[in-house]
Amino acid sequence: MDFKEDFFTPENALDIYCLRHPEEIPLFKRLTDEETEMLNHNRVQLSFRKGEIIHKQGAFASNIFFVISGIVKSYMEVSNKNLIICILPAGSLIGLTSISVDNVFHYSTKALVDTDVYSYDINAIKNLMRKNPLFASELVDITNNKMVSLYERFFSLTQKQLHGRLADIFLCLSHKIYKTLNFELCMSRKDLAELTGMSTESAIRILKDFKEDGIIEVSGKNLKILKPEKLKRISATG
Amino acid sequence: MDFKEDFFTPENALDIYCLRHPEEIPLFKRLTDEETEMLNHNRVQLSFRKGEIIHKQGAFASNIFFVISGIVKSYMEVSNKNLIICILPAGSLIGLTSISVDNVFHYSTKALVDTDVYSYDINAIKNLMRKNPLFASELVDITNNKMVSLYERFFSLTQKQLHGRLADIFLCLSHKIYKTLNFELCMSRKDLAELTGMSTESAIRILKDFKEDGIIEVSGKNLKILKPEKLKRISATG
DNA sequence: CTAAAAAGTTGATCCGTGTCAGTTTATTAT
DNA sequence: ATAATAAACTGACACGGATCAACTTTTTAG
Repeated sequence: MDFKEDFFTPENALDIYCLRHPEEIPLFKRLTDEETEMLNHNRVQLSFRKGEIIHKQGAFASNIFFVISGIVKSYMEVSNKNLIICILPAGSLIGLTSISVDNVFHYSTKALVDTDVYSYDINAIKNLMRKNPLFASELVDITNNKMVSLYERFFSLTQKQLHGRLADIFLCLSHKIYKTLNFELCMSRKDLAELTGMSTESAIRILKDFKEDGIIEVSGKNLKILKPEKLKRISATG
Repeated sequence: MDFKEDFFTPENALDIYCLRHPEEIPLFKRLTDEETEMLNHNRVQLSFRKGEIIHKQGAFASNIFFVISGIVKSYMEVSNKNLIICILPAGSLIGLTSISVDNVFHYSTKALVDTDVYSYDINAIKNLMRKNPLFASELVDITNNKMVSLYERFFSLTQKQLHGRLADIFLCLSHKIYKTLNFELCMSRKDLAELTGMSTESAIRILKDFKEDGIIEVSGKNLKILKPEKLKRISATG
C-alpha cells in the first residue's frame, strides 16, 4: 500500500454524514434514463441506527444495498468467531456477491454509525446486468477491485505480525475511509481486533505500544496519526 | 464447507491430463459464432513444463489465460514470503482481476504439473465484456464465486488453528480438484504450507499427526483420505 | 439519576507455532 | 551412474499472542 502524502490533508476530510447519491458512482452512470427510472421504482430508503443489523448472514438475499450516508461493517460469523470482511463508507454497495452464487448473504452487515441506505430489488439489478453490458462491466470492475483489496488484506492477516496488521488497518482507515490523519474511530477495540484477526486485548496493547512510541495519539475513540511514515515502515516490515 | 458423500467416488476421479475446451465453460458459451471466431483469432496455445512460471506478479497484464490441461497455482510473493491464492485445474481462467484495476498481474502463476493454456489478448476479452452483457454477466458470476471461496479461506486462515486449516485444504483438494479421496498431491509440502499460511515444518508435522490418527494415509505424494468425517470435524472445530 | 451492562485496560500465565540446525530421502542434471 | 541439489523430516528451543482473571471506565437503559 502506497499513499500519496498530500492525500492526508484536513481539506479532504470525509464527513461521515455526507450524502452519496447512486448517480455519483460509475455503475449507475451507465444506465439510460429509462433504466434509472425503472431501478428507482424498485428501491426503498431505509434508516439504521448505530449498531443495527442491515442484513444477516445466511438470510435470503432479495436486496442489494447502497450506502447513502454512514459507515457499515460486513462480517462473517461462524461459531462465535467473527471476522470483519470490510468497512464500507457512503457510496458503497452491499451484497453484490449474492447476485451470483446461491442467492443468500454470505456475511452479515451492521451499521457502525447511523446509516441511510437504498435497498434495491436484486432481480432489478440482475436484469440490468443481463441487458446493459456497460453496467455489467462496471460490476466486474467493482468486484475485481474488491478482490485485489481482499488479496492484500489476505496477505496482511496471514503473513504479518500483530503490529504490521494494525498498522495496515490504521493506514487503510485513514486513507480510504476518513481521508485524514486525524479522525474519530467509528468502531470498538473489539471491531479493530476482528478486523485484524487478533484478540481484543492484543489490539489494545498494540494501540498502547504505538501511543508510547509517539506514532499515534489516542484518547477513547479519537485517533491522530502522528508519524504515518513510521506506520508504513511497520506495515512493510510485518 | 459441506460435501456430498457420494461425490467421493473413484468414478468421478479427475484425470489431471484431461482436456478442457473453452466452449465447455458457461462464459464462452455466451458468445455468438462471430464473437467466438474473433476471440479465437486473438489466442495462442502455450505449453508449460512443471515448475515453469506462466506469468509474474507485477508484469504488464496483456493476456488472460485459459487452462486447457494441467494444474497451476496462483501466489503472491512479497519480500520472500509467499501466499498461494488458489489452485486452478483445467477449465479455469487466470488473470481475470487484471481486466479491471491497473492492468498488471496481482500475483504470479506457476504450473504444478505440465500444463497447456490458451493465452487470450486481454483487450479482446475487454471488448467482448463491453459489448455482450451475457458474457459480462458470466464474468460477474465467476468473480463473485471466487470471492465467496476466498471469504471461506480467509476465515479458515485467520480463525482456525493449523490442524483445521490443513483439514480444510485436504477436503478442498479432494472435493474440488481431484474429485476422489485417493490422489497424488501435485504440490510440495512447502506449497501445502504456503496454501495454509504455516511453516513447512508445521505442515509436515500435522500431516504426520493425521497419519498417526489414521485419518489419512500418506507416502510421498500419494494421499488417501481414510476418514473424511473426521477431517470435517477437525475443520469445523478449528 | 442510578443501576446494569458493555467496553476498555492491565498483568500473569501458558500453549501453539515459528525458527534453527541437523539428517535423511528423493529429484535433477551431467 | 553419480554427484549435486532440492525436498522431506525430526527434535530442541524460543517467543508471539491467546487466554484468563481482575479491575476501571464508559455507555445504555429504566
